[in-house]
Amino acid sequence: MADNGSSDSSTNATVTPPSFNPPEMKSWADVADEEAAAENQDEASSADIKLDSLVIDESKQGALGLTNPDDSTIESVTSGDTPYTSAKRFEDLNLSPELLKGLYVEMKFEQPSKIQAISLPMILTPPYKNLIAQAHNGSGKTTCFVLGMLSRVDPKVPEPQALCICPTRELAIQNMEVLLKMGKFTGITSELALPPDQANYIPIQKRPPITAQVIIGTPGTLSKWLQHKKLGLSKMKILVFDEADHMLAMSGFRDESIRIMKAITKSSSNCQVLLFSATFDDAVKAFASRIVGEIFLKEYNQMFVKKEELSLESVKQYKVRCPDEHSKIMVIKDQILELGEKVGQTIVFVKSRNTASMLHQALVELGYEVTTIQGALNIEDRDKIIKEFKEGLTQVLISTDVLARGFDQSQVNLVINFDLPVQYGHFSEPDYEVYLHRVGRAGRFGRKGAVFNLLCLDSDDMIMGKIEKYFNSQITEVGPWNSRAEFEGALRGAGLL
DNA sequence: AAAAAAC
Repeated sequence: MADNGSSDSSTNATVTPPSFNPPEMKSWADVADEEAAAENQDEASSADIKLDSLVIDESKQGALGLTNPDDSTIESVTSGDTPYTSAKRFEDLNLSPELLKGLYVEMKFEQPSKIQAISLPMILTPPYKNLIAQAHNGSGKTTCFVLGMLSRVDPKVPEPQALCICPTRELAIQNMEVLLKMGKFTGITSELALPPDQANYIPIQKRPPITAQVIIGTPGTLSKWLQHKKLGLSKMKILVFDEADHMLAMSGFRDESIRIMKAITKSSSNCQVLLFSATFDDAVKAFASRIVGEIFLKEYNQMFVKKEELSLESVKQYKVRCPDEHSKIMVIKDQILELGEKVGQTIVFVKSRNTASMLHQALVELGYEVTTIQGALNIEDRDKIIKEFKEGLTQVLISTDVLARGFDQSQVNLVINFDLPVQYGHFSEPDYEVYLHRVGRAGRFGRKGAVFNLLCLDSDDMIMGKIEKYFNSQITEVGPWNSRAEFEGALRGAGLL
């Protein structure tokens, strides 16, 4: 990728946003369609973007004023002439004393992680360029953008100045918890933009305009607030997309995200945008770069990780061949539930809400205590189940992909793929991004962990094979499926027993 | 043979 010999890649790492005049008088749907069409065009003739040729390797970072010898897997590209120096200590970042206190006292951080060291100077140095940032699961991305939001907000201005958009309710709440903790001494105000539970319901018309300085929420509620003119955007200084690849993917939240982006650029001319995720497939990467360049008409910096280097080394991946669907349930019962308690908490991922209910019921009938979360539950139940799991009151959580991304619980050491993640409409194709995100629920911040992929059909074997090849990751077979000793060995091999 | 997210 970095060593493709492209003539200008080593000396000139400038990214020039393609010029673009946004169509003004069209509906959002029209605009989104045009963008989709334009993207297809890009794929046909990608000569004008050439992202890959612009990605430089570590040995060349020094020339850009960016050095981090420890970091062998994050490649960064800076645009323009702004020099950035990797931050070895939080003191290097010109943060307020209140914010530093939050980092050290509340968060108990000692020094920036790799992605923080590289990305924070890019985020916090004027002229506050936009940033597309990829980094490993559990490597501290949340700290980057929460710190970014807290340090860019002016505590004296009682208006919304920072906005963070997330794909799920759970992720928004989790990010808010980090913000409250880190910003404890700053006096900065914040509010969640989420559908309220019954107890807190107030009709939108009766709500006063939002004055909180940092807003974190999901696209639906944010759109609703904007529609009812309850959320002013004129003072917005920083816009963050968490799980940005999903927020900009065609099958994700693309239209909503673009609508909000455009609303912000319309009323706030100089808003910085940050896109964070552990995954950016090539199509989304190109689209994200184009969108940031076109909508925000500003230079942007980027940092990416090669997909072969994205797997977490501390998390051991296994596969288990099961003779039929029922034996998959027996593996959960006889191996995972029996052994899992010794190694921490477990998340069992399933493909659908129906499978979640089926598995839940089967295990409860066998006398086990498990909880289940999926999007069809009511808000009160969702919040309660997450709260119990985060407090360690429950050991095993069955989940759809609602928790695949971002969910941060350090005690989760075991992830089970009861069903492998596949692409909707292409059921023989793995969803590589979802796979990687699920794996990333274990092994937070370098902790040890294990993943068991339960295979049953021939197609499962094929999908597993593709995943191994794509990430160049070693997935060891554990078997036979009903051998306790084999599972114990696997957990020992992962460093968990 | 899907999940997420607004009424």
